[in-house]
Amino acid sequence: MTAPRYDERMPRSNRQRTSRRAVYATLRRKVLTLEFPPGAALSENELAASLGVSRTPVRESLILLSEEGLVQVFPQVGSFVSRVDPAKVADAQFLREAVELASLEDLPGLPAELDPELVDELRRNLEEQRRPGLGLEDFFELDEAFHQTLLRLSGHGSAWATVVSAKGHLDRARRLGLYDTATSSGFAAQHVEILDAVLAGDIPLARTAMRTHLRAVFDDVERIRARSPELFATDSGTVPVRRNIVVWE
Amino acid sequence: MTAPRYDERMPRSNRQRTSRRAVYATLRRKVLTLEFPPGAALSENELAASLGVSRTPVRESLILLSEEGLVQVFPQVGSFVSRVDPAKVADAQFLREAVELASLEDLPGLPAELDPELVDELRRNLEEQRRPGLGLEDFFELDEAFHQTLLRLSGHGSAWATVVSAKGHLDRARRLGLYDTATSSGFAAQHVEILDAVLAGDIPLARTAMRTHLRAVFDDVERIRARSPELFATDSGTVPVRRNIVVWE
DNA sequence: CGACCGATGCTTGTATACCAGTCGTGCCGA
DNA sequence: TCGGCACGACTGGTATACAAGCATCGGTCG
Repeated sequence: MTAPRYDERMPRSNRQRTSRRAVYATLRRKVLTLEFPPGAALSENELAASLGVSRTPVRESLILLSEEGLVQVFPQVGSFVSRVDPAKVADAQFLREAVELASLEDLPGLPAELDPELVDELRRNLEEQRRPGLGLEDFFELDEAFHQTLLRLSGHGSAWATVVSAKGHLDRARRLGLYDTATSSGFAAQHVEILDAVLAGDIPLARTAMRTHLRAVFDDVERIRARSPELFATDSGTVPVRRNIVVWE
Repeated sequence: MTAPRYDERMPRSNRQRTSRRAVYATLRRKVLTLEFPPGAALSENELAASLGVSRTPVRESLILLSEEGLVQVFPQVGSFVSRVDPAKVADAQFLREAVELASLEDLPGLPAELDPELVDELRRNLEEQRRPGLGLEDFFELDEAFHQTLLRLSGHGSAWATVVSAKGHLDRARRLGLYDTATSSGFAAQHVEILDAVLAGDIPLARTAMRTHLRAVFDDVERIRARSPELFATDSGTVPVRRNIVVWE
C-alpha cells in the first residue's frame, strides 16, 4: 500500500533554494529597481546566458512575473518589462488599501491582547526608521517589514503576499521619480501615528491614519507622474519593440 | 535601428490559445471540482501522458497552481493537491471580503452615474438566478459573473483576478459538502438585496448586505467542516503520501 | 529475528533540441 | 526606382534528455 512521509514540519526543506527561485528573485528585483526599465526587452536566451543558467528557470520566472503583471510575454515576439500603467498602479493601490484597512478591523478590541512580541518588533522597526542617515533602500526595507508585521498583528500575515504583488507596481512607479529622504521621514511619522492608534485600541483612528498614509504614497506616485508624464504609458495598448540587432564590425 | 510593432490593440492575439493555458485551466478545474481530491498525488509525467502533452506545460501549470496555493510541490518527492486548510480558507475569505467591500465604497455617489449596461447585465443575471430548475454548476457560474460585474461597476474589475484566487479555496471547501439548491436560492436573494442597495445609492446598506452574504458563504464552509471534519486538514504540516507503485502481473 | 544497506524506480529540477511564428533584410525583376 | 518575395535571424512554445534526491524493497549480516 502506501506509506506516509514527512510527518509534520519540514521547516525549510520545502522552501528549497532552487535555481528558479534565485532567478525569479533577481529578475523581480531588477524590474522593481528599474535596472530593467519599463519597456525593456527580456530575451529568455540572453537572460539565461547572463545568469549562467538554462532557459528553463528563466522562462518559469518570466511566467510568474507576467502573472504578477510586471512582465508581458508576446509569443513568438518577445518578453518585455511592463510599461508603468497608471491604471495598474491605481489597481494596486486599491487592492493594498482594501487589504490593509480591512486587517485593522480585525485587530483585537483590547490593546492588551496584542502579541507583545510583534508589538516590540514594530517599535524597534520605527526606531530604526528614525535613525539619521538612513538610506532610501534601507527605508524601503523597514517600510515593508512594518506593514507586514502590522498584518501579522491582526492575524492576516498570509495576506502579505497579495500586498507584495500590489506593492510591486507602486514601488516601481515611485522609483521613477526622485524620492528624497524628506518624504520618507514624513512616512515614518505616519507609521508612528498608525502604531500609536493601534496600541491605543482606537481602530477607527488607525484606519484613518493608514488610509492617509497609503494615499500619501499614492499621491507621491501621482506627483511623479505629473512631473514626468513621459515615464508612464498613456495607452494601455502596449507597443512591443523588437530590440536592435546590433552587430559590431 | 528598431521598428515598432503591433500598433495598438492586439485583442486576442495576446491571450493566445497555448497548450499551457489549456492544461492550466483543466488542472485548475479538476482541483476545484474535487476530481483531483485534496492530498492526491499529481505526477508531472502521468499528467503529461494523460493530457497528451509534454511535461513542460504541465510543469508550468503546476507552478502557477502552487503559487495559488491549490497545489504543493515538494522537490524530488512529488506534487500534491493541497489539503483543504481551514486557515487558508479563512485567509481567502478575508481577502475576498476586503476587496469586495472596498469596491462598494468606490461606487459613484449617485446611482444615475452607474454604467447602465453593467446594471442591465446584473439585472439579467439575477433573473437567470431565479430561473427554476437551475443546476448547481450554472448557479456557480452566475454567481461568479454577478460578483465580477459588481466589481466592474465600481471600476475595479481588474481586482477580480485576486478574488478568483481567493474564491478558489472557498469554492473547493464548499464542494466538500452537499450543497443544495435551497441554499443557493438563499444566496440569490442576498444578491438581489445587494444590487437593490447599490441601485438605491445606499452604499452602507450595500456593504452590510455584501458582508452578510459573504459571511453566509463562509459559514456554509464552516457548517460543512463541523459535519465532516475529516475532510479538512487539522494540522497545517501536510503529509505527502507517495502514490502506490502498482505493478500488475 | 532484527537492523543495516545498496539496488531500483520513482520524483522534480535543469539543460538542451526542435518547432512554428514573426519580422528585418536584401536580392531580383519590372 | 520601386515593389515583392524569399531567406535568415530571432522570438517564445514545446518536447525530450539528463541529473540529483528520496523512499521502498529485498538482501545480507550480526
